[in-house]
Amino acid sequence: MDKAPPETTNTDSRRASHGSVTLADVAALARVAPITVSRALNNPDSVSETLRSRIRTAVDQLGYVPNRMAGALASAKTKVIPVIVPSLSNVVFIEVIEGVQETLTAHGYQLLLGTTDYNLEREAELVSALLGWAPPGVMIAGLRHLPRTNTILKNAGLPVVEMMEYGARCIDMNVGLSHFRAGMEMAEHLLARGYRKIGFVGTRLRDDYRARQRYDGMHRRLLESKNACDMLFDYPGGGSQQLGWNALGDILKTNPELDALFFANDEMAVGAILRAQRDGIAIPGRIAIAGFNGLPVSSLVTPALTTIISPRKLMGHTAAEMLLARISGGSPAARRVNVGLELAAREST
Amino acid sequence: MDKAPPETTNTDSRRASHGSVTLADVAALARVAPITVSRALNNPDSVSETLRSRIRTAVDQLGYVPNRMAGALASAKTKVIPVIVPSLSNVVFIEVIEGVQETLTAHGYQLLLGTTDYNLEREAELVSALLGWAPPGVMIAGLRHLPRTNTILKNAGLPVVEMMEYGARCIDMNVGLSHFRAGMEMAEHLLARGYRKIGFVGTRLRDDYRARQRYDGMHRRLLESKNACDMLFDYPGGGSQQLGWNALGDILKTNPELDALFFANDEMAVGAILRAQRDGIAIPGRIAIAGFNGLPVSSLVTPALTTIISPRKLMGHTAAEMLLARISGGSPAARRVNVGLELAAREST
DNA sequence: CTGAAAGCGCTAACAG
DNA sequence: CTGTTAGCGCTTTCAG
Repeated sequence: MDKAPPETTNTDSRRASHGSVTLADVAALARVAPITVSRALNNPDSVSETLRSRIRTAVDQLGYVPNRMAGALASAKTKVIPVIVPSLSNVVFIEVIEGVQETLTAHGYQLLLGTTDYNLEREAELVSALLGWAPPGVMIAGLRHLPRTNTILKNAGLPVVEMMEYGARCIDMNVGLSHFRAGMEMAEHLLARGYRKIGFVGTRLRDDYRARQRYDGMHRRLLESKNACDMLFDYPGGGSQQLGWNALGDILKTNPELDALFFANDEMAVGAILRAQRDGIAIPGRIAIAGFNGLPVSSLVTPALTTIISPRKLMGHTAAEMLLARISGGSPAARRVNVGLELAAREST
Repeated sequence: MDKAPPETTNTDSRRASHGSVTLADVAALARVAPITVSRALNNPDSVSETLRSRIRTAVDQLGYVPNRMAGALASAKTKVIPVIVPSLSNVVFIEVIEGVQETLTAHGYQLLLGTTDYNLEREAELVSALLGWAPPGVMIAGLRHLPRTNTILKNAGLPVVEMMEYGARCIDMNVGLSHFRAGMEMAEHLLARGYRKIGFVGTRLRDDYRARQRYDGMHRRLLESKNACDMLFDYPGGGSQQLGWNALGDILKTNPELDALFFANDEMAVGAILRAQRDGIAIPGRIAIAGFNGLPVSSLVTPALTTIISPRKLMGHTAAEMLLARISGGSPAARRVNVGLELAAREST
């Protein structure tokens, strides 16, 4: 005879190795058909109150955890969405991911994270690997991919959002901002304040083409102006702030004629400002400094950093919402969204 | 009569929304048995060169992407590992995740990200939800969970690594550092430098118990010393740097007697230093400032920030390696690893 | 509202 | 080295 455990002792019967408890076990305990358990779990309203509660009890008692693989295989549906970004060392991606994550989990979806390290080959592999999980949609950073990647994604025939940058052609949906435009606006601003010899400072620009687009935008705008010129500095990767710190020293020595520096991101720019502080270099007197992103710290340094504020979290939210809209059959308000940007003119220029 | 859909072939695309190409299709094209394709893909050496290349061709031609659900269901094995952290707004977690990610992908594993927002209930739900994916192991931040969570995890009988903090009892494996110890060391340092009235400044300390452990450690050490005392400041959440900035102003007004401030993290401490700079408050003259984490920026501000350096990425790497060791049947060098910490005494104290 | 049958796409066993 | 036979645990038909 089996001893009926008191309800206070909810220690499970056998050694549950992992998904040892199956739907069938629950069904047996509740004396219903497996399918009824399935329904009670996925669509409670379709099961009578009586059975539902009997099933709930059995579930709790056994500590049943549905096997998602089986469910997904049978229904060809998952609630896991791959999110592919170049790297996690850049705050920007983090904040976008955060936004995505918030929206996704609020709707019961999970986030499968992939990073490419700015390598398009790796991106392609990642995409097809993640597609193997039969996701209901895909979120990916950037508009530029290998042709192969585009093909795979298009053929997959599922909702895809490309994030971070805004552009004319996208695979399916697009949320971002125009980096070229950002560069132009900063150039405009710097020109207006009287700067003429401007350096653009970035890292791994071959990979980080969005930063390069900002340079291109700046370059274009400067070309339109007489007697303005620019100079491009491309450093190898490394800690952004330290890099900005180093760059300021180097550039001031090698190119003393420059009167302004537009950094690829706020972290570098802040590094430069901290260096200037330490060395007593006047900003913007000796040289002006500008950044990109609008990180909170940008307004805390002295002098406060002129930068371009990008709505990163909003981007993540919007992108996720658009994807979810498409997933649930509807169509998003728009297929392409330019989240815009805002130039914050502060003391450093 | 109901309209019968034109039965073209059974490989048609009623809803070929994703990889409608299956293993069987590849097998048919290559004129081999499905299992051979499976082997060619998962264990190439077990298939003759001839068939292997014929299969490869078929795979490419069809653009076959293996259905991971099916594979996972059949083999009861996945290569997706859940990583559960409180939040993404804290750099610390990001860097640990980065370390984990690097090691995991290097071994062909993928990372399923979950965030709890410091909510243990949510953590419990997350754990059981993610367990539904039958992962080969689990990585989770922290040593404190709901009893329920511990039970689930233990019953799951799979490798588990608890990260971030080092402590006596863990579910399975543990990689981290002693936050209590960190607090003691900082107290030691501050006392040695002659500070006696020390404030600890944190946010959401009820949730962030690791920060509170640092406070406890500091408190303990100060108790041992005559005429030393401390004060605890707990602010509601928000941007760390801004918070440190605000806190410095507030505290200087409300508690002018304090001679040192130990912030819960470097970001807050940096915010305070930037504020001091802006307002011309002498550091450490008027008040000393210390942080925790050892972010790169800590050595860039003026005065350079005294802090405790934690090996975050190393933690991620180590944790992932230990997990993988267990997953592949072996056992890690140690079940519990204290990654240690290093106090960097700099100008701010 | 509930149930019985029939797979989803792949891989573990065993054969040959 | 290659193939055959059974399922993995769940959900989809389609009946009652």
